[in-house]
Amino acid sequence: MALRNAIMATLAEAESSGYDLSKRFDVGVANFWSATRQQLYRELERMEAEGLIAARVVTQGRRPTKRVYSLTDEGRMALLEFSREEPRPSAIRDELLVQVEAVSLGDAPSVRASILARRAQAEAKLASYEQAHARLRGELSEEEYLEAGARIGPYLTLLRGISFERENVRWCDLAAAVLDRRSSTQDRS
Amino acid sequence: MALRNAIMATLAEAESSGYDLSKRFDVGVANFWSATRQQLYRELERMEAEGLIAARVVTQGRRPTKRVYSLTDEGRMALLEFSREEPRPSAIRDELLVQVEAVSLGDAPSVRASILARRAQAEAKLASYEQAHARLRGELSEEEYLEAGARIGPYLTLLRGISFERENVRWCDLAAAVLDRRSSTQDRS
DNA sequence: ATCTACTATTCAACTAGTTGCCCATTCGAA
DNA sequence: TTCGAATGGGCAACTAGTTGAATAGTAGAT
Repeated sequence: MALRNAIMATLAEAESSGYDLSKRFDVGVANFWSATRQQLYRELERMEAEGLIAARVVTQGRRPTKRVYSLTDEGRMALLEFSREEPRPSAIRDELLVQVEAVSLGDAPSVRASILARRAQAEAKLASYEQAHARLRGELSEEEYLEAGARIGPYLTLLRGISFERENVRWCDLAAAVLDRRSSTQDRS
Repeated sequence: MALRNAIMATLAEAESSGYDLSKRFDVGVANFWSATRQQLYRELERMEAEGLIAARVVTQGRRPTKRVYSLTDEGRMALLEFSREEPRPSAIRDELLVQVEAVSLGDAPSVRASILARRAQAEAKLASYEQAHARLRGELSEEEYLEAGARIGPYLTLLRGISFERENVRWCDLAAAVLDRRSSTQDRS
């Protein structure tokens, strides 16, 4: 009952097919929700049955036919209600941090490699967020956009995503350097 | 099969009862994993059956008897293997950010209140992480600890938790201020 | 004197999320 | 010209996570 709100928030921005959504959600929508394709298709079916969204079948020339969903008035009402509820505390699940937590019992070089891989992912996300940020902002200055820009919601969540990934990159650099230094100073006690 | 790694990483630090773990995991272990009590008790049972952890029954005078778990050698081996696997991309689920994303269709004052509530939670976590940080570090300087401190894993994950919550506080301030300014400049068009 | 909160664990029923596979077509690269 | 990747969707079976309550004693506060 929570994924649907994330879907509605995304559909509020632009109508999308299940496939469109799956691309946005499997990467994580600006770092605030993720979902697999299957989950999305299932949820979209249910939501349509409940009248929260409506499908428009688009027959394309060469590409497969798709079902493009948009919010119904009922969906908009549900989203409004959701905005009044108390959000539950955010949940993070990060296996990399689990590996780092236990690095002294683990394989440090392998953990270090995972950190560097994460760093690369974080940089890629950062770049794509920054592009999206620039596109959204357009001609306006940051100040101006915050005061009067049209899509303030996505703009704010993008800013959060950007600072998150920036911190990720910084932390990965630090952690990798620390493990590095330590493995070279290894106990010759 | 992922929660168990988080549990083992925690038990590697200190043996704990299910109840101890539940307190650490329901708040989120330094922002990298969370789990409910039920999940933990169930998983601990399975892990004990599989020989990854061993229970020691502690009969307390007045408090209820508890089962204190610690890693077995098998558990330590499993943790080592896990450290060699590729961690899956981190997953975030944050209802507050969903509310913010859709704020233009939602109840802005209510969303703003949720942001301020989150800010308070983030500050509380930040304070507790910083205390833990100071305790861990002890007499050593940051530099010294990073080079030679004993519990480098928890130290690094704590640093990530601290920067995460700091950024949370900053972002909440910005977001609340923006919604504020906008609601007072409300369309009198 | 009662009420709330904490310690400690467990059961049962439910919902959410994951994995792995299937279909069909189209496009670009090797 | 074959192969992989992308576009679009879907089923079935599984594992993980959530909700709500029961039990039972202790401690501190009003």
